[in-house]
Order: sequence, then structure tokens, then C-alpha cells
Amino acid sequence: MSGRTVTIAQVAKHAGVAVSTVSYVLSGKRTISADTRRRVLDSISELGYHPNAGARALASKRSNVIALVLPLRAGMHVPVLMRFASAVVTAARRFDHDVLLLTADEGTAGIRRVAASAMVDALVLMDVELDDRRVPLLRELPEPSVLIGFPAEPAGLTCVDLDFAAAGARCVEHLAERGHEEIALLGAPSVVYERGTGFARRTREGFVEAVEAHALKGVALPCEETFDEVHETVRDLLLDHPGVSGLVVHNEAAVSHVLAALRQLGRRVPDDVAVVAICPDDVAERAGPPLTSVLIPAEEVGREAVRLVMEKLEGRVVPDSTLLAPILAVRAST
Amino acid sequence: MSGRTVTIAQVAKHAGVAVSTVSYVLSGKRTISADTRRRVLDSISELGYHPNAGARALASKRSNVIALVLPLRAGMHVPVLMRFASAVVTAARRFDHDVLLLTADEGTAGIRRVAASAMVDALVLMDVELDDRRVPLLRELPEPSVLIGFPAEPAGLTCVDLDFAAAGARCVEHLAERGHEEIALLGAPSVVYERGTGFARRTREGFVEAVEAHALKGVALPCEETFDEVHETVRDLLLDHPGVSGLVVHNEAAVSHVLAALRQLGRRVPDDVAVVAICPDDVAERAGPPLTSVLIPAEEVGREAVRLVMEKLEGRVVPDSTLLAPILAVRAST
DNA sequence: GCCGGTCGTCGAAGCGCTTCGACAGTTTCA
DNA sequence: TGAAACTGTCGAAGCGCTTCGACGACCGGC
Repeated sequence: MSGRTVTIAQVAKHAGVAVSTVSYVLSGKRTISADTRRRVLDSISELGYHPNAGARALASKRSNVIALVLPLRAGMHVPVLMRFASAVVTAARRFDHDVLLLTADEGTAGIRRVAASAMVDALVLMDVELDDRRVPLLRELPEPSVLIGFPAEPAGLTCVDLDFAAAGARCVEHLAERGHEEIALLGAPSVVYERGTGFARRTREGFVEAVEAHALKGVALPCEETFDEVHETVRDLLLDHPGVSGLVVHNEAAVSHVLAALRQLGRRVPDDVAVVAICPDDVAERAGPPLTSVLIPAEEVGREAVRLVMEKLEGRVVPDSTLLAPILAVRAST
Repeated sequence: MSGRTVTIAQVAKHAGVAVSTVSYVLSGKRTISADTRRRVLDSISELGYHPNAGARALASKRSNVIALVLPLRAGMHVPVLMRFASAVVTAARRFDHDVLLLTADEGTAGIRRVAASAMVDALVLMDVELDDRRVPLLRELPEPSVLIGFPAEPAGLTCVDLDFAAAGARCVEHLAERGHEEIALLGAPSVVYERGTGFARRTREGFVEAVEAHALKGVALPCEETFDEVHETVRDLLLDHPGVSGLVVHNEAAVSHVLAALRQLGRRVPDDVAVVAICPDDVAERAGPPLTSVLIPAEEVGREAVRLVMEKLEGRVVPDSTLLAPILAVRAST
């Protein structure tokens, strides 16, 4: 309410105290008597006071904003990204911070800019690649940062992710428990492996190791995302490995095509072929039939990333690596 | 370069000029001799100077940040959202602005907060509903705003969107040209219509009107998003309306299920049933078969929204309503 | 050769906030 | 019963930037 912007000076005058007293009421950095505090808070709400973010940042050297750097490249699981982003915003708000959105197409320049101009106090980066150009920059930046995903050399960085190797292994275990002896992994498009994206490779490694550990026969293939290519991949797979009775699909965009292809090839799920997916829950539930899946815990990862970056802002030491355990939800497909 | 933050004062000293001169070089608001300008710019890059955003905002009353308010509710086309967001960020950078990300779960409080604290100069809101609680707030806010989507009462607001009515009509026209006489629209889940989301209704209206205009038989149905529900909807549709030979699908998540259902029901696309979708291009291309579609021009809408909000920031008058014309891409499905 | 106009630059006054040091007034406890 | 230690509050000094008014220097016109 009231004409134009309300300043702390007006609040102070209205409450009959000094400007600094208002500031201390707000920050709690010095003790203020209950009586004074009341009066100040009353004035604040009566006048509709909101501290000016710029002035606050200038004086305190804290902007209360964190940067969220999104990838937005080919081959990404866009809906998952969105859920990460949403989780990050929500979590940041809990720490009284806002989120500045950066896209990767500005490259390292954007990161440097927002850090150097003190627009943000800290950074959260998504979809980090094994050999990520932004990593060296982060190391030399004074602002704390947290990565979602793992680069090849994560020493000295703080990284969070689903434990994809464990997720791959968990799927294999599940199929082994169900008695399948020959299984296959349909993964990301080959370009994603070539780019060195960590999660795709780690899932495959977990798959391969678990296959060996359980003495199964297993094959891991990349998988493109158009219907025709998926159909071809599935057909060739079933021809080349007729004994395959279990499928792990780690490719959100291809999931429904895989199911359609199996249907068309006359394979019933789960009677002829069991299918486990690594994908968001809603995709698994929406599929026909609903898929047994390891969910990608976007909310949890986002929340954890924010928690870690806030810890670092407080100057506390946090673990270099945080791997979230996979959770398998059993549905109709196995 | 150099130890800790570089200020404008250090640049001024290094270049042998006054602080204000450096400022004018940067802003171009007063004429500066070529010689002085050179020296200042050299000092800036030598010292690695980046203006402090907080100080700048405080002194100039401009934060050079716009807020992007995302919905993140059930029934949303998440990948489309992401592309909007990305387009908005890219466009904003072109105007030398950054983007603060807000999610709707903070409600109107978040909008009020970032506006009142001068964190942002302007706002862009996505996925506006017909009866949106945020709209009254926007009207009273001094900061300019642009909506992506249309509320019931758009007077006095600035709104941008794909012309969904025209898109629905365009699909009908296309099917009519191909000689289909009985067609159907599979739309959003019914909850989306009930919520009063504009784009779903407008597509349906465009569809219905065009059906009449072309003297066709037509039926419009909501469409859920799980495989089983889609399958049922399609089956019932073909039973109840055996003459239907053309389908318009305005539901991104259901598109691949519709195709799978048709396949399972023994209908060939496009020989038995022609399918036109209103969805992002990549979904249409990835489908089997690739779909004739009206693309959702996310990039263009985002860019246009930013352009409009910048115009308003400059104090210029802009049209209340901007409808982007639909573009139909013909592919294998019709 | 003098006057009114640019042109290019400077100095200083804020912008609204945080935070430090100071200082009455109260307790606490040797 | 004083010195020491708190408590609660104030005033003022910035934080780094933009912007306004001022002011020499230089220009052209009469």
C-alpha cells in the first residue's frame, strides 16, 4: 500500500526508531526488545515494506540469488530437466534465495558474468559432461558451486546425481530375480555416449558389471529415438539374440516406441519379454503396460544440490560426491 | 585477473579519468572522445572489470532482470515449457537482461516480492489460465508484464500466444482438402478443460467452427494420457463413429499412444485414418509414422514476449493481443 | 574579438541498505 | 558497592554505481 516504494527510513520513522534498528529486527543479528520488534514489524506490514534487493546486495555483499545453469542440448531428457529446475527453485526459496536462469548457450561467459557482477552468490549446474568446459572455470571461481552429474575429474568439486551404475545394476538384479538369463540394455542415442555424458555410460557400466556378477548373458546397445529406428533396433536385437527375455530401457523418449515395437513384433510384455525402465515415474505409469522402473529422483537431486550449495555458502565443508540410491518400483511389465 | 573484485574507481584510476567518465563510456549516455573511450575500455579489459549488479540497480533503479513465472502443474506440456523458457532466456540476453525463475507454487506472493524488492524490472508469465489469480495483481503492479496465453478478460494486459483457434481450424481444413468427411479431435485431458485453460478450449472452438464451415461431421473429445485410457478412447471413438477417417490430436503426451492404439486396432496411418497433430516438431518427427502437424512455435512466442516486455519497459505502447499464425507441416501421416 | 554554443570531462550527491563502534542504562558478582 | 559485563539502541560510514550540474576548452558567426 502507500505511494511508491517504501524505504527502510520510512519504516524507521513510522516506528519511531533508528534505521539500523529496523535492519536488526529484520536480520536478527542483534538483540532487539520484544516491544520494539513488535512496533517495527507492525510498521513494516502497515507500510507494505519490502527491502530493496539491490541496496541489500550492495551493502551486505550477498545477493540471495543462485544461478541455475541448464544445458538445453540435443538428446536431453527435457521433462526431467524441468523437474530439476522446479525442485531447485522450490528448495532455494526455502533458504530465502531466488534463482537466476542461465542457459548453456552463453557458455562460460555467462557464468563468469553473473559471478563477477555479484548477481549470484553461488551456482548449480545441470547435466555436466565428462569433459565439461565449465569445470575449470568453476574451480577458479570464488563463488561456491554444485554440479548435477559428474565430470571425468570431479576432485575438488561438489557433485550430486542418481547413482546410475547402481540403477543399471538394480535393473539387472531385478530381472535376474525373475529368472531371466539373457537380457539387453537399450540406452541413450549413440551421440550421447560419444559426447561422454556421464549418466549414460555409468548406467551401462553398472549393467555390464551386474550381468557378469549374476553370470547372465547380456548385451548393451545405444538406442535412437524415432519410431522407425527404435523398431529396427528392437527387431535386430530379437533376431540376433533370440534368447533375450528381459529388457532394460534407459531412454525416456524411446520407451513408448520400444513397447509399440514389441507389440508389433508379436512379443507380449511381460509374458514374452520383461521390461524395466530408468525414467521418470509419470512416463513409467503412463506407458502401456505400466513399467517397472527405477525413477529418476529429480526433486531429491535438486533439493540436495541446493542444500549442498547453501552449506558451502555458510563456509561448511561438504562431501565431494553425493550419489542417491536408486529405487525400483515394480509394475506390470516384469 | 587481479585480486578480488575490481570497482569502477579502480578502472577510473587506471585509465586516468573520473569515475563518471567510465560510467558514461559504459552507458553511452554522454559523448566521450574516441581517445578517452579507448583508454577506458583498455583498462576495463586489462583489469577484468564487471560492474556490480547491485550497485548498478540501486543507482539506476533498473535491475536488468526480468522474471519468468512458470506454472509447473498437472497436465502441462513440460517439454514445450522448457523451450519457452529457453527462448525467453536467450531473447532476454539479447536485450542485455537476465532471467529470474519463479514457479507458480509461490503464487502471487512471489510476484509481489520480486517486484516490490526491485529484483526485476518486468515479468513474463506462462500458461495463463482463463481465470488466473495473478491477473488482478499484474494490473496493479507498476512493472510491465506480458502473458503467454490468454485470460478470460485480457483488456489492459499484453498477451501472446499461438493462435490455437486458427491451428484447430487449419487442421480441419487440411483434412477437408484431403477429402475426409468425418473427423475427430482428441484434445487435452478433461481436467485441463475444466480448469479453463485457454489453449485447449480455443483449439476445440476452432475445430468445431471449421467443421461447420466445411460442412463436415466432427466430434471433439478430451483425451487422457495413459496408454490404456487412450486406447479405450480411440477404440470407442472408432466404434461410435465408424465413418471417422481423420484425427486431430492436440495432446503431446498422448500422441504416441494414439498411434500405437490405431496400429493395435488394425487401422493403418494414413491409409485408414489420417492423423494431424498439434505438438512440437520433434515429437511429430519422432513419431511412427512422422506426423503432419501444426508446430507449437515456442521459440517465436518466447522471443515475442520478451520483445514486447522490453518495448513496454521503454515506455512504448504495444498491442494488447499478439496471435502467432499456425504453420502446418505435412508429413507421412495424412 | 566577443558571445553563445557545443563538447568532453569532472566532482559530488545520492540510491537504500548493513554493520561497526559508541553509549546510556541494567545486571551481575566479587 | 563498585567494576565488569550485558542489553538495547543509535548514528554514521560506507557498499559501487549513476546522474546532475558545473566548467574549461574550443568553435563559428557577426
